Amino acid sequence: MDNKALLHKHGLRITDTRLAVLSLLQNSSKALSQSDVERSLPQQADRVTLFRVLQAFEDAGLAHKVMDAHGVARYASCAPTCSTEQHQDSHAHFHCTQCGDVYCLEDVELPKVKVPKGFKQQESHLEVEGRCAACA
Amino acid sequence: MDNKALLHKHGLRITDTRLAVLSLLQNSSKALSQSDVERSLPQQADRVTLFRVLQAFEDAGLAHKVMDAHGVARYASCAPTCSTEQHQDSHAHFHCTQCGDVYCLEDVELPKVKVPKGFKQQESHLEVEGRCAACA
DNA sequence: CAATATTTGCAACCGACTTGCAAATAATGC
DNA sequence: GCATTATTTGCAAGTCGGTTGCAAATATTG
Repeated sequence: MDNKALLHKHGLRITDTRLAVLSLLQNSSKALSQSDVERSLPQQADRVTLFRVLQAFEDAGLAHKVMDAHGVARYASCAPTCSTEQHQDSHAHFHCTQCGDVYCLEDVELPKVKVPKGFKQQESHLEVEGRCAACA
Repeated sequence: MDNKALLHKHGLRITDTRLAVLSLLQNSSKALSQSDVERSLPQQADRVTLFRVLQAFEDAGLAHKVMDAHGVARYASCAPTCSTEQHQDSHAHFHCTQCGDVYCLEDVELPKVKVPKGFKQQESHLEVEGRCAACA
C-alpha cells in the first residue's frame, strides 16, 4: 500500500507535507523530533504545521511519540498493526543521554508489573540509557 | 543520619531551601517536578534556586531525575546506596499519561537487552504508562 | 570574627509546545 | 471540471520549563 492510501485509510487528507513527513519517519532508523523533521524535510513547512502533522499521525495511529532524554518529543512510524485505539508499542528504546537520539531496539519480553489499586495499565516500554556509538 | 549530615556527606552546604526540598522529596510517594516543589515548599524560593538545588541533588546522588509523560523533569530521593558515580535506579516507574504523575513501583527484574555495536549501556528502567487511580 | 568559597535571586534568554483565527486547499457531489 | 464544504495551513502570539551571567547574601573554615 502506498502512503496516499495509508493516509486515507487512517482518515487523514493527503497533503504534500504529510506525505513527506510520513516517508521521512518510515526511512529513519531513529525517532525524529519536530525540529529534526523540519530540518530534513525537502520542502519547507511551518513549525506549527509540523507539530499538527505529527500530532495527527499519533492520534491516527501512524506514529508513536517517545520522549527523549531531554524531554523532547520524538516520533517514529508505527508498525502496521497500530490503530487509533491501540498502539502496539512494547519494544525497548535506547536513549542517548548526550545527543538525545532515540533508537528502537529488538523486541524483548517485558516483565509483568503490579500497579497500585485503581491504576490502569496501558502500555509499557523498557528504556535503556547510555551513549550511542557517536557519543561514546 | 539527619538531613544536615546527609547534605554534608554529599559535599553540599546546608541551607534552609536544601533542607526543605530534601524532606519534601523524602516524604513524597511520587516524583516531584520543579514546580511541584515550588508549590509545596513551606518557604518561598526563587525558581532558579530550586532548579539548581535539584540539579545539585542529582549531581550529588541525593535524587534522581525521571522525565514524565509530558517531558517534564521530576525528582525522587535516591536510595541510600546512590552516589555521584553510580545511580542505583533499575526499578520501574508508572507514568500517568493524563496528570503526568510518576510513581515508583516495586523492583522488578529487567531483561537484558542487546544494543548496537559501540553503544554503551548505563542504566535502564521499565516505564509503565496508563492512568493513575485519580485519572482513571 | 575575618576571609573565602558557595549559594541565592534577579533579569533575561532559549527552545519546545500550544491555541485562535483567517486564508489556502483537499475531498465531495453535481 | 466546478462549486461547496470540511480540513489543513501559516502566522501571530503566548505559555512553560530549562538555563546562564552576575552581583549580593550567606555558609564554612580557621
